[in-house]
Amino acid sequence: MVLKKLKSTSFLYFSDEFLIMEFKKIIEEKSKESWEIYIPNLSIDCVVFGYHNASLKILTVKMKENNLWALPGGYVLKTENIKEAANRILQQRTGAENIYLQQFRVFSDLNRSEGFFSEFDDTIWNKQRFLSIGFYALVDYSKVNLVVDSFSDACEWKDIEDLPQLMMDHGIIFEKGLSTLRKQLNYKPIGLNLLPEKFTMPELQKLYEIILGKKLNRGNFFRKMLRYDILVKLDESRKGGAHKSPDLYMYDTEKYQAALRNGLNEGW
Amino acid sequence: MVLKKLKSTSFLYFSDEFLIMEFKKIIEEKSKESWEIYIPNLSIDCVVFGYHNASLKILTVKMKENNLWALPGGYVLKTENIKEAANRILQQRTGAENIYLQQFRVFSDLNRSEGFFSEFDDTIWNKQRFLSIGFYALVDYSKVNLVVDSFSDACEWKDIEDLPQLMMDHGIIFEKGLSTLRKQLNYKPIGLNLLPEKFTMPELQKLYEIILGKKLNRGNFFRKMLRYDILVKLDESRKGGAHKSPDLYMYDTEKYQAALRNGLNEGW
DNA sequence: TATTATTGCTTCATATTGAAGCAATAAGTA
DNA sequence: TACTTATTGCTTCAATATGAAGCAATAATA
Repeated sequence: MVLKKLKSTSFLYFSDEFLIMEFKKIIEEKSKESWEIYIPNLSIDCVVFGYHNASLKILTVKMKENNLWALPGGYVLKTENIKEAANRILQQRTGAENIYLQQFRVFSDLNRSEGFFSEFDDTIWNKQRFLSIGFYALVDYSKVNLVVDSFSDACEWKDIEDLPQLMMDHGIIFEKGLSTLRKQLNYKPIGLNLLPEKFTMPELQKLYEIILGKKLNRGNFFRKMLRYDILVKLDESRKGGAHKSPDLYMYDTEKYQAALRNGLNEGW
Repeated sequence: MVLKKLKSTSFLYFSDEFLIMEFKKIIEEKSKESWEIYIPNLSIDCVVFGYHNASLKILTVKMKENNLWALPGGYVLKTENIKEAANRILQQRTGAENIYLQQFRVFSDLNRSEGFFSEFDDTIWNKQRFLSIGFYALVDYSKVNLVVDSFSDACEWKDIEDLPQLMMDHGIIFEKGLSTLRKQLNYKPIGLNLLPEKFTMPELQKLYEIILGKKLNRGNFFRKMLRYDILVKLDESRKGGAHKSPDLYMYDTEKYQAALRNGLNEGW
């Protein structure tokens, strides 16, 4: 309800000066409301991974206040837990349902924020110290419809190999999110939320290679992947490309979920 | 400073009724102060592991308010980051320096707290909703001097095989801390903070077995551990026990730290 | 129909793991 | 003092997993 009101306000068109006044008023009003509905001093930032054109992307948002790129984020309502909060934030942003979410770390350095909103009163919500809970999310790129809200000018997928400078410590949050994802590749399956329902072995391998940032041996990948016993080979193959048509697979959802719970490699 | 004042107050001896009055006053005063110095709605709970007599223990605290056992915890000062907070909390509790600390998860369910402090006003600090950051800590059991503070009656090591009922969701926090530690055993070395400086191979194996909750093959453990190349074999052995004296080892601190950073098993 | 790059899957050498066992040893015991 | 015993250090052998390479099948294109 509240978001809608603000969203519509932000679409008004006036002279620059008036726009600035308007923006200030929005911030101040929004601030008052934030103090009422959110847990103070706590934010959520999300590293949202999507896979498209054989490259890994993350969602970024361009902030109005400072014209910098940021990770999509928000706050925790007084009436929800943090996973619900992350879900709500991302659903508003992407429209996607069924987002795979994993919290990975709290970022709490005293100098995380960078003195934005200096023209505002110290009591304004946005000027508070925020400790941020980092989530990473895996979403189906094709099912996402990006939404721009009242704080942001733009919302775009960026290739992780070609990221713009991110504001505050969002670069660090991204790095930590990616490295967590990488580690989890060693004992959890991945792909159910990143790939389309049907996919080929080379496509799956490419996903692994991009996350890990290195080439893998084809035959060995194939063998290991099959041994995990979470794939179902379909009676179709992907036609249309040059050369031999690769077989299509999908995940055995039961076994995939079981592998998620129990882990793939014992270790000890 | 503040803590000292409270600590001394809590040692006064009066009639029961007077004591209750006194306790209420302490809580109210402490509440006012907490609102001033701490980040609201945010707490820290620590699963502090110590190793003694071939068994793994965690630190528990008995709360005055409800007579229940709890994990040691506290709040985050407005002037510190969460690791500093966890360090401060544990240093006050244990006197230990150089504590290995690892945050592992935020616990944020709406019904985490259990309606304690019902006789107090709703504005009291302790009645707020708290999201808690879980840390696990590895400490040298022999170097710890437990401290009882104004909120607690007792502070004791408890064997993880024989834990009392823990208040709120502290049982879940413990479980998650232990399972995180277990997972980390697969790609990180452990022991530098749990074992004495010099230790034997059977002692190290016992530590692994207790954390993992299962027996390991002796010869294979020996072989794998040596291949990690983080141990230094000393020219001494542990005399005094019956049977063959086991060789003493210590960690090569350089290599141990490097292994902590880089991980022990590649995976992919 | 031949060419070509890609794919499915196997093979062989090498490394790692699981299970077992043997010799050395240090107390306790005869 | 020699024997007994359980533990320890470390090796061996079989089973399994991994790394590297390669061969046959295939599908578009020439």
